[in-house]
Amino acid sequence: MGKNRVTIKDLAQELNVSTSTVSRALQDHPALKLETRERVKALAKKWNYQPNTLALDLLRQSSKIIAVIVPEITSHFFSSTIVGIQDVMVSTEFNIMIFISNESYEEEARIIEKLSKIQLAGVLVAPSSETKNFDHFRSLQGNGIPLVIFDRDCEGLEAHKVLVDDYRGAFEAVDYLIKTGCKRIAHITGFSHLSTNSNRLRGYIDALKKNGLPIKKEMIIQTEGFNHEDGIVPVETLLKSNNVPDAIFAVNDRLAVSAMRTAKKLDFKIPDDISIIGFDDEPHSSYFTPPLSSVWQPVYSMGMLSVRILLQEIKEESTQFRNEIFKTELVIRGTSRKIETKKDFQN
Amino acid sequence: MGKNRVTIKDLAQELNVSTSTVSRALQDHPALKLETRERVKALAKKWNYQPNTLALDLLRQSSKIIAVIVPEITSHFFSSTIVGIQDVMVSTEFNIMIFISNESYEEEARIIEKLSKIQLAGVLVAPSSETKNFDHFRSLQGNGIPLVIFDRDCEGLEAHKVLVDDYRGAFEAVDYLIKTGCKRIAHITGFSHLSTNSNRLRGYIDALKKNGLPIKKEMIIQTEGFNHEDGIVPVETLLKSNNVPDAIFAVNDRLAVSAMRTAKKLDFKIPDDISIIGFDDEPHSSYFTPPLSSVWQPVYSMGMLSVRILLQEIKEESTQFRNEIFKTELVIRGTSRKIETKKDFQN
DNA sequence: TTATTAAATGCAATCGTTTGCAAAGGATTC
DNA sequence: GAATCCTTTGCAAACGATTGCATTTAATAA
Repeated sequence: MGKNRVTIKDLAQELNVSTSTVSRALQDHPALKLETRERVKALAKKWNYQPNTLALDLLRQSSKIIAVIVPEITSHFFSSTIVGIQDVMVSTEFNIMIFISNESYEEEARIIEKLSKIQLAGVLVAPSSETKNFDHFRSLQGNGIPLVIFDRDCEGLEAHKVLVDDYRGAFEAVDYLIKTGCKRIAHITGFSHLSTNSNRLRGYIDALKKNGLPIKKEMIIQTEGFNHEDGIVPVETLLKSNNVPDAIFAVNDRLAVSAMRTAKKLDFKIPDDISIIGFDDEPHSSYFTPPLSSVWQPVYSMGMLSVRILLQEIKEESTQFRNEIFKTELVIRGTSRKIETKKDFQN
Repeated sequence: MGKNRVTIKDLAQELNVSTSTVSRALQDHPALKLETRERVKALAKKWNYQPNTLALDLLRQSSKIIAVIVPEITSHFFSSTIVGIQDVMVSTEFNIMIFISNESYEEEARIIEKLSKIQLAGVLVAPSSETKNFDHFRSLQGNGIPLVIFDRDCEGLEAHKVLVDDYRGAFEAVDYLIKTGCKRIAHITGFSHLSTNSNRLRGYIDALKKNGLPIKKEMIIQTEGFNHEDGIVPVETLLKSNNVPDAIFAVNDRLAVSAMRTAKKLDFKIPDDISIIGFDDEPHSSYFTPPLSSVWQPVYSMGMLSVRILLQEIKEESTQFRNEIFKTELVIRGTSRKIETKKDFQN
């Protein structure tokens, strides 16, 4: 590969100078005669000299590579984050390497193990849903590799974190449902140790509390994953029980869509019989019938900020860990009713 | 970063041997006394020695990095391809670097320019929709960097290619529509120089021809992009014209959904008044009402094969370029009618 | 005892670049 | 003419590993 790449030596030989001179000339070192600098630069350009990154990296003991570990990549959420990250990267000398943990702690640990063999500039990670132990992250930090955690919190881990205000997002959604007259609101949630899930659950509960509604265990249904399929049976069971809700707040859009579908199948009218609100606001959500109401998250910005913080940390080791929290936005579409009177906004 | 990493020198010093001995011991070189090998390996393990990739890469003049360039990453199509690629990678010593061209030729060229400064093992690329000139790919090849093109063909470029039989996929879809009784089938297409588009268009035309149906210009509508929004106006215009189709075959799912939505808005019954078939079979397509019929592509497998071919090429330069073509599969759901009689299958 | 051979290890170059320090050369000063 | 001082350039080490060849050491044969 690149067999006949031009090296600094080739240039030196041709110009009858030492490699040091060439190196300095290319850096415009003031100690060099202007004419020498020009001569070297001219030839370098003519011969299309490209410095060898590998050699430089070895010298500096660090590559210009940032690893990004995400639980998955096929959802809009993480793919958009990556776009945000990448969009910041293009204008830098850094590049990103992508790793997918598949929501598996084991895989995540394996990836980090693999990473520790490579010389990296930094690591960006959205922990897997199984991750409860953070020693692998700590070991990374112990090796002096800058780390930023995003989307999912790791409670107890000291690190830069870029998160979303899931609590607030959930609270607002449920509060909205109540304002439209819903009284029996169910919540579809997932693994409870995942910060995003538990925070949304807390938001749900607090919104009920604030409005004086009872919190019922049977209205909180746990799923085994994040996908459409994971929601079907639990929702069907719920809707066929004698505990029929008049609204469902789902922990993400996929489960919301799953709920929507089940509700339709069982002849519920949406949003008249049952309101539905999701979380994530995936782009195609607005194309369902009716269009899905959802909680939008600034994924793109989150990706951008995460990598900016990481780059900052790489440049100059900071003493203080940053903890950034993005605001969500409730997007009301067709699966939820409108708030009837202006008065309801008060209180 | 990794300040106190253990090097081969540290081991050598501690054991009072030369670095060559350590190096050989770790490789189980037979010239070394067994006892020496054991001693070295034991200390290496004890001290958690990790070979320095950068040093090795410099020596070998090539990193273990494969660059993947995709037009975008938020669609199911490309994100799944990346999963396929990544799933092959995990068991190798290679890693992938992701680059997004944003469907822009300029950006793609810029990325390749950037890549040429890095020492890479190989490149995997799905060309942007704007790419008509392939000199940047050729220059890469000229530098001896193995290259595999996937999904979108580059006619005239000599390279390994992994594609999908878009022609056949489109042909089957349209042929199916005709078999269900549709006679005025419209096609929503995109940029004509993109192989996937032009091949699907050809499939559409040939299916009409084969069935003795007229090819009408006004039934072939061109869009300016791949997204929902790009389809709305053209479809609305078509459906309001006095040239109303009884079926629409869209070049991808997003445009199909867009067509679906417009049709519904204009009170067309799907599939009774109008059938719709998409292309890609994105996972949420089955969650629309009615569920979208579509042409499924083996994206995951395509990713896997592409990278396998690349790895093969990296290992041993082959003389022959491979040209692999995957078969699609027509998935019939609710937006198209069923074939009425068994007889229609004949002919 | 000496020569010969085999086994085990070390030396030093190499990959491409940077950079502290030394040195050469020319000009200036006394 | 010698001492001094810039200006400009080169030497060589360093980054961490590998590897062909030389060398040491020990063992065997003559």
